[in-house]
Amino acid sequence: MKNTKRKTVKSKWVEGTVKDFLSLDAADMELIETRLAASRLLKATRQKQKLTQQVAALKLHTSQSRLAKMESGDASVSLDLIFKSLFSLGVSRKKLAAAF
Amino acid sequence: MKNTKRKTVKSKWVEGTVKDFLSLDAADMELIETRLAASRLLKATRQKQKLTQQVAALKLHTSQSRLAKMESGDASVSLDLIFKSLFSLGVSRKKLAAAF
DNA sequence: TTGCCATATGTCATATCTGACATAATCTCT
DNA sequence: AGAGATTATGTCAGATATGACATATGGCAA
Repeated sequence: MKNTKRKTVKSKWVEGTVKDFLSLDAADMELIETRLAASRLLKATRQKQKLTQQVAALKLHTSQSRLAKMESGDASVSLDLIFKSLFSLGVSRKKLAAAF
Repeated sequence: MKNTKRKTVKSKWVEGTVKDFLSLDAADMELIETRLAASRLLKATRQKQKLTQQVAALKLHTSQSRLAKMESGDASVSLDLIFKSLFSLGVSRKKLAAAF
């Protein structure tokens, strides 16, 4: 994601540009919140199953360190990975959707 | 995602292994279905707004070709990108969750 | 305190995703 | 039918995510 910043000079052009910019920003926020919601659900699910990150990581074919990053909503982990991990731990799409 | 295949020989060990394998497979399926659901919503949303892929791609700061791939649920696009695009087009998390 | 276990953080080589481009296929008119 | 618009597919260099590892920090019992 580049997010090239554009200078504002003229009225109409400005409005459109700023609006688009803000709109994108809002989208970023929503994405981040979504990631955090999924992260929290992942952590809660693992804890409910009494698994350590180490053990859960084995089930998920990943490492303890990455799972820690997943659960903390670290920006370096994709939604794909978090979602897949949730599904691997048995969370249904319905339940995941409810966590949004 | 590697998905190392393991041969099955002994009973107990087998059961666990196969189960894990199937479980992972199911997780993959769920992820794919989630991706497809989001893809369909993206396409529907764009069409409802009477935008061509070309124009929508501009708003999303991407290219027509990638948007086409997003809308077709192509495996080469991440959930992150599809979700972010949905949010950028104004879809709420609630509405997105409902599409699951 | 110490020791032990769980979780968090930093880094790196490799794998995967990204936007852009070209071009092909499909649709919508006349 | 053909032309123009829209959408789909293939490819690639650069960007980002991945698993693994080392190491740091946090808890908690003795």
